[in-house]
Amino acid sequence: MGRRKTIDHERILDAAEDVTLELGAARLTLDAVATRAGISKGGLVYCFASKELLIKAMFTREMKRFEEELLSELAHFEGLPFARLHARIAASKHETENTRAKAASIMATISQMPEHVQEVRQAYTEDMEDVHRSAEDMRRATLALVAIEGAFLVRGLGLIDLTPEEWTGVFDDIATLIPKRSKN
Amino acid sequence: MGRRKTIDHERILDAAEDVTLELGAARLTLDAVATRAGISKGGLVYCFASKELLIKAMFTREMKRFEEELLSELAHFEGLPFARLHARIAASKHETENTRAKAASIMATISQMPEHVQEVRQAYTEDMEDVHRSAEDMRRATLALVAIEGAFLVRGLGLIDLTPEEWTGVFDDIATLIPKRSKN
DNA sequence: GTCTATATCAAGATAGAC
DNA sequence: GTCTATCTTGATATAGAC
Repeated sequence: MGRRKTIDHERILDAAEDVTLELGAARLTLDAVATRAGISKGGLVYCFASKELLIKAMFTREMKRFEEELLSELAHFEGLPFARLHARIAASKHETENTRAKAASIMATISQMPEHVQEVRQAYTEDMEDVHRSAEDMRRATLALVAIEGAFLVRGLGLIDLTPEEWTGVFDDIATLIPKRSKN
Repeated sequence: MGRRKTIDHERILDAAEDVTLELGAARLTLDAVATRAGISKGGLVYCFASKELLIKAMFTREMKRFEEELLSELAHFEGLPFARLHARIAASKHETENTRAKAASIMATISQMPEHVQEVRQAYTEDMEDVHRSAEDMRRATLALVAIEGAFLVRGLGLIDLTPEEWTGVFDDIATLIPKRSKN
C-alpha cells in the first residue's frame, strides 16, 4: 500500500488548480490536492511547507506563464500601437487550460490571501504605461484593458454563459476598441 | 459583558459583507461575523442555522437589491433600445456601498458554494433576452454586457487601479458601445 | 524523499442557562 | 430570543518510520 512515487511540483500545482476550479476555493484543502495529485499529504507538505506557500506558488506560476505567453504574442504585433493590449487579447481569447488555470489561481489568492491581490495589479502596470503614453487615446485603451480582463474573469468564473464562438467574438470586438494610432 | 441585544438580520448580513471585503472570503467565519455584528455566535446561529444559509441570504439580498435598483433605473430609459443595459450601467457606474456589497456576496458564493453560481447567471437572463432580440446588434450588445459585468468585477476585486473618475469614464464609454436602435 | 500516524487547532454546530 | 459553554469535526501541520 502507498507505493513510493517521485513527486512532481508541477503536478501538484496542476492538482491545486483543478480542485479550485471544480470544488471552489474554499474546498481547496491539502487533502484534496494530495489525493488529486496521487500523493500523500505528507509528501505534499514536504514540497510546499504551508498551504499559503502552495497558493503563492500556484499564483506565481500562472502569472509567470501568462506573462511569457503575452511576450511571445507580442512578437506578432511589433510596431503596432498598444501592442501589449493586442497581445493580451490574443493570449486571453480562447478558453484554454491556461486561462482556466489563471482564473483558478486568482480566485484562490483573492479568497484566501487578499493582501496579495496587489501582485495581480502589478501585472497590468506595463499595459497601463502603454495606455498612458497616449493621453489622447487613453480612454479607449483603458476601456479595452478593463474589457479584456473583465471578460476573462466573467468567463472564467462562469458568470455569463456564451458559446466559445461568442466569446471569441467578444474578444475580437474588444480588439476593435483599441485605437489605431497612438499619439506622441 | 454579554448584554442582551435585539438581533437585526440586516445588520448580520452587513457584517458578513464587511468581513468578506476586508479579510477575504476564506476568513468569513461565524466568529468574525458575530463579533463584527456585535452579537454572540449563538445568536447568529439562531438567525441563520448554518454558514451556508448565511451566505445564501447575503447573496440573495444583494441580487434582489441590485435587481430593484436596476428596475428603478429602467424608468429613466423608457423606450430606448437595450434599456436594461443602460439601466445596468447606471446601477453599476459608481462604486458605492451597494456595488462593493454585491462583489463581496458574489465572491463568497463563488469560493464557498460554486454550485450556486448559476443563480448569478440567471440574473443576466433578461439582459441576454434583451440582447438577442436583435440579431444585427447582438454582438455589440453582448460586448457591452460582458464589459459592464467585467468592469464591475475587476473594480470590485481591486484588480485594476483606476481613480473613481476613470471608472466613471469606463462605464460611460461602455454605454457608447450599445447600439442606438434595435432591429425588429 | 515519501510515506503513515498523530498532535493541534480553528471553526461549525449544539445544549442549555438566562 | 440571546447568551455562554461545550461538543465534534475537519484541516493544517508535525514526528517519525521506511
